[in-house]
Amino acid sequence: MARAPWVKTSGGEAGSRRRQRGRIRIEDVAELAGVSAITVSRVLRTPAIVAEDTRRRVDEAVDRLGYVPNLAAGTLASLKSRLVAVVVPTLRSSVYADTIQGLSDELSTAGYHLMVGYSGYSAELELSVFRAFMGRQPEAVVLTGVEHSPALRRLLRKRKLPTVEIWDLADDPIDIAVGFDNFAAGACVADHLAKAGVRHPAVLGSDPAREARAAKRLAGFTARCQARGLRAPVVEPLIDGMSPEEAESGFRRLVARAPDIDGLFCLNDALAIAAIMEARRLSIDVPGRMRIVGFGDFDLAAHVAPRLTTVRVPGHEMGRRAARRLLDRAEGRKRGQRVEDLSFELVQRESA
Amino acid sequence: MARAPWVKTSGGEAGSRRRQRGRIRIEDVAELAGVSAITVSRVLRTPAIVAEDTRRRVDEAVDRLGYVPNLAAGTLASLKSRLVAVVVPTLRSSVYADTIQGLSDELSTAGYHLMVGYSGYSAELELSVFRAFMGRQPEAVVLTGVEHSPALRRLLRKRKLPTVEIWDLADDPIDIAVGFDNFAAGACVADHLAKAGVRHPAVLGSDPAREARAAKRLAGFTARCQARGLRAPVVEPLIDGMSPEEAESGFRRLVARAPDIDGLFCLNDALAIAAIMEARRLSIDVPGRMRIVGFGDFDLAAHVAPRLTTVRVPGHEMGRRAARRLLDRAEGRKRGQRVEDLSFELVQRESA
DNA sequence: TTGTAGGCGTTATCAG
DNA sequence: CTGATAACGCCTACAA
Repeated sequence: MARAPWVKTSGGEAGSRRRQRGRIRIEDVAELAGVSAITVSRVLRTPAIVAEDTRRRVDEAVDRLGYVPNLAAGTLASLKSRLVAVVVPTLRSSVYADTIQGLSDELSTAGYHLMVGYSGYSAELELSVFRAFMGRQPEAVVLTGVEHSPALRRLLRKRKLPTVEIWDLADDPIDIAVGFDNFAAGACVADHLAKAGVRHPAVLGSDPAREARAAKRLAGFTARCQARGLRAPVVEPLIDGMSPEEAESGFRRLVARAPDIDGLFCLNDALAIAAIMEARRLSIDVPGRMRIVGFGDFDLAAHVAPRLTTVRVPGHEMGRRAARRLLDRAEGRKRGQRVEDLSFELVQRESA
Repeated sequence: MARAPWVKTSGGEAGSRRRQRGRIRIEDVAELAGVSAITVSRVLRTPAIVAEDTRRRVDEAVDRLGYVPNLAAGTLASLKSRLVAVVVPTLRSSVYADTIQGLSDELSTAGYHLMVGYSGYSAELELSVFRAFMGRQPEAVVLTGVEHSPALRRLLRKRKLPTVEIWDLADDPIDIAVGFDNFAAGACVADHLAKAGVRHPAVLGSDPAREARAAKRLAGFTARCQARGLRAPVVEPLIDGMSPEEAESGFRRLVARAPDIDGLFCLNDALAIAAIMEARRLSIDVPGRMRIVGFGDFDLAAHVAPRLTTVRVPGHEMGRRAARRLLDRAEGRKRGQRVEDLSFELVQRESA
């Protein structure tokens, strides 16, 4: 057997020096089952078109060898990666985690995997994360929000990559948008507070320049307050829009600035809970002296004392819908409506 | 040019019918730069070994064409995927999100990407998620906890995949473990409560059968209570160990069962916060009549009223350390200690 | 420092 | 329904 070591061998022998020792290839399965490689491939991907008997033999060989298809090879050959790239602002917020689980639930049953990255609320970082992902040939992209670097928009449109923007509605989506109306949500909170008799509203939340969606809620809230003739809201922006730390001190500044505030809209529930707690420390009665509304309906919202009135958003559902739209597209169906507007809901509890 | 359409062409021409229209290959860059493909590859991966001038020409060509290397091809050729598979119990808990960000922070600078999946606290699901990931040829694996399906352990050891188990310490890790001592953490809480004068302790938390790490905290707590001569803890297990909903009703059951409870250990902060809130509703003074300690030091813990005494765990740090160990290994360094014990810390605030 | 040859494991294509 | 053949795009090994 004086054969050069790199000569292609058909299975169990020493094999080429590049092949990974012990890796089982489709070829090995084929040999054991007494069929060709392509038949094994068919059994794995489209069993319906393979004869019953052949299929059984192949399945058995697969089991016996513990064969796992090499998807890198598959991707290369088929130009299909079965990979979806997702970029969210942060993983630390449970709201995006829900959306990711929604995406994953729906996509994994269809055999797709998720690559998840985070942008830290920066369009630049988003672009660079995305660039890094591109090399893996994702078949679709999910982005958060509708504000992106122009370079990214161009890239996506040029490549015609199916793209879903979630958590917001776009006038002119890159491709598809699945979200809800943040402006309307803000307005809805203003309505609720106004009806409850609030005259001097305030807002505690993220820096509008950093978080576009929170800024829209703020804008909707402010506009509606004005329309209803309330005093213009006192706004206390925070650097980190999710930090209870900042919410606590921000709340104190707010009361110092305008002691007559009788209604507070917190741009998310983490802030709202922190505010309720600080109100208690300052002996400000909620909702007696001040009504407080949050946003997001986090798990704890229903359980703090007083229970938090807040806006419930379809986090998980957005993920599922986005996934569905992508799968429809992958299966060649047409795009349908470009913007899908899911609904939010004001959940009235005790705090307002 | 009566050339068959599938003849390999060198770039701009019609090309084979399988090639994706408009995709730019390394070959195209090479042609534009007037070098060979392998030189382009070197410029991208090991610029140091390429002549200054050549490098510049190649970089320019890359920019001009907007070339993005196809990592599926790279993976296939090099047998290196630059992919790390991570499985956590759930994405909904911020504690694992921290760890994932820690992993990602460290690995992404080294050019690795993360595939993240979740097991829902089930060893079976963990295995199936992992199986799905295997096809992408991950170079390393990160698992949560030390309880895994035997099939998974076998698989990992056989393939010699670098594996880190996080969030717990193992007697016999599959490969490497980076975590902290959950048993000791529970004991530490018992010490704290005992020193504060607690005599009738209780525990609120997840079903020990479902969550091994929480079960260890419980075991440590119970053992230490006994050692210190306290009454055996009254335990109220919850089905979903992260649910404030269940915590609220569980707390009520607890007080009904044993009205003289004067110290409560909640197996995580979400439960602890819910318990504090329910205590307020029941007019049970915390810490006056009952001391409450949480676990995890969630963002809100420091801001509820009363501020929550809890155990801080190194979530982000575990991710970073795990990543470092993996990178060390990838760079051929030896494994070092098999079990790395990071420290936790009891943070005393107002609730106990 | 750069290039040539050929393989990595799979699937598209077309023929039987 | 099954198989032979040739890509897919890049990188390792070796040569120059």
